[in-house]
Amino acid sequence: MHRLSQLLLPTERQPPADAEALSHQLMVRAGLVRQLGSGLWSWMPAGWRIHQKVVDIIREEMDAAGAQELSLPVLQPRELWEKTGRDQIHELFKLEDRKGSEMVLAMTHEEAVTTHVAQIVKSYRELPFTLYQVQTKERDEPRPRAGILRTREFVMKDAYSFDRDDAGLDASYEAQTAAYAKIYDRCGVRWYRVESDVGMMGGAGAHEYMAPCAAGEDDIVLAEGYAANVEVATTTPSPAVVVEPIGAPEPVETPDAKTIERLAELLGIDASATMKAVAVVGPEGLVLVLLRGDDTVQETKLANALGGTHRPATEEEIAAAIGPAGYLGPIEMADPGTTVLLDLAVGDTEHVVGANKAGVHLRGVQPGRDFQARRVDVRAAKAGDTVDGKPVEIVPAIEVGNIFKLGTKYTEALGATFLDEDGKRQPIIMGCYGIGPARIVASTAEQCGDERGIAWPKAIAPWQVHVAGLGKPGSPEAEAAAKLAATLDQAGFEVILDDRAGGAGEKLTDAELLGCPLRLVVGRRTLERGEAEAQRRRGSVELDPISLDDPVPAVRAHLAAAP
RNA sequence: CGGGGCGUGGCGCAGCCUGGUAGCGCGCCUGCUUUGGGAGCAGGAGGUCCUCGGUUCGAAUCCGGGCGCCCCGACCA
Repeated sequence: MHRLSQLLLPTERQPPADAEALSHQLMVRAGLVRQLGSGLWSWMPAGWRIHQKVVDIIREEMDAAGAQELSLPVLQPRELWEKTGRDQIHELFKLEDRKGSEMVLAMTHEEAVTTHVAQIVKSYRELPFTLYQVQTKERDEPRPRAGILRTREFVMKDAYSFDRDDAGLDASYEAQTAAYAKIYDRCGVRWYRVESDVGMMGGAGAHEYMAPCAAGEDDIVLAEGYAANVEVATTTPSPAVVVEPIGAPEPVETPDAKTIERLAELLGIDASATMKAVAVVGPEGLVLVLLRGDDTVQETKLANALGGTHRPATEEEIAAAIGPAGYLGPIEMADPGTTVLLDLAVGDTEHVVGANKAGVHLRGVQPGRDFQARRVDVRAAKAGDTVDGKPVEIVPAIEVGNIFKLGTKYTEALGATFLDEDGKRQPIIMGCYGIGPARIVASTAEQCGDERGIAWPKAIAPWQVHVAGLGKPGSPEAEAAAKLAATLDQAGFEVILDDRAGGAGEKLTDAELLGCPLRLVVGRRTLERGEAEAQRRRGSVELDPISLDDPVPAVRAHLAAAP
């Protein structure tokens, strides 16, 4: 049993001035975390209990999935990272030891774990296996934000699977997938598994686990039976409002119509009857991207279509290759050889598009007939789209985990190979699987927070039962509360007892801030009836009072019914 | 990296424009009263005003450099 009179629980009536996100405000107010520097957070005792409960759940499910826990150094020789090329990552903390040796602080542990596997594994007989660690990771984030949500130092569970072939990797990936579902469900956080961008690592597949919440940094696209990061989401746009065909391109004067809105207004047509032209410079030079007028570019999808990162073209570059900014189009470009990409959502019907002359657009322009272009999927999904006829919703979410089929990127770079049955040397096939416990805590706080505090799910609440005696220390109420707490403690419940001298309001408010699922209050009135008042924190539901003579069965029932 | 904001007691803030005794609410300590929604009275402690330099008789306040923190965007293997 823990006593509030002895617990370092620095609750605050007001949130810190610089806290914006709900989870940031509430977790500081509830005395769970304190900031030490930008992106550097300490966990106070109650907060650490929550964090460790999440870690315990992760550990149980990892073990159940057959993964083996180990520990690896956070401080590592830079040389390892040079082998994989990851020493160039800006977020990597780099430093020297006293001898001048180049070191790094690990942001993940692929290099370290793969190095050992390379040293140890010789034969296919030793495969497959999955290792994991729950350790501090360091990242020199350009912008830490939202309290505990994006920090420079954080604990991460990282698992690494090692298989002899792709089928083995698929099996390991599936085992982790199953474990992840159990972990998030057990923690009580709302989550989605979404398709994610494999990015420059070009792996065979990747999924992110996203917890929807207001402070989320990513947007996810949801429809019945569908969930994807907007960075990869492919949805069906609402039908375009087409105009009467006129058979061939024809100039139309459009002074001062440099935006789609102005253009559509001027011509009295829907934005979807126009084409939006965006000029970017990618790995292979300047490219003109055409989308439906009411769509916008999704930068990650475009980067994938271009095969590398890109930047907006300058006005000079645009003028040299295409035409005057604001009136760009695929016909009569200054350099007719300019690559033109056409988004899949643009129909093979006539559209209005820039004429590459200031103040002039062309109407009646039809893809395929009037110009040629490579079809790509680069539009951003948006509300109003559908997937298989089901309307989509786009919500902010925070990434609480990811799984990735790495393949042989690390094993080849670090020489992790094995001899197969034929005595042939093969690279080990690898997968990696990360979870950020602090983000599970923070996103749960976002999802379960209200104006009074955080209604923690019972699986990760710092304590299960919060017993508050309302009288001052030594009073009959306080004595009865202490006895109740001791009884429940002996029955195996996790109990926090408010035995402080404070007033009733203070105790009740702190109980709501801390947010344990079941609150039992012993006051003068309830004590006269031999009872403690019971309230479920989630939803502030009043429950049947607990008998002080035989409290255990009712407490067990109340807790069983709590989320 | 671009843009914006902030730094005054543990927390939240005022004071700065127009230089001259460092202030308010909450919290904290002592005593008495109070005890079902952050209580009352009385007394008290606690601040190099982020830092360094400049201007001035005098700087929290004006000027310059630096550091720190937050927010928006970019970035996020």
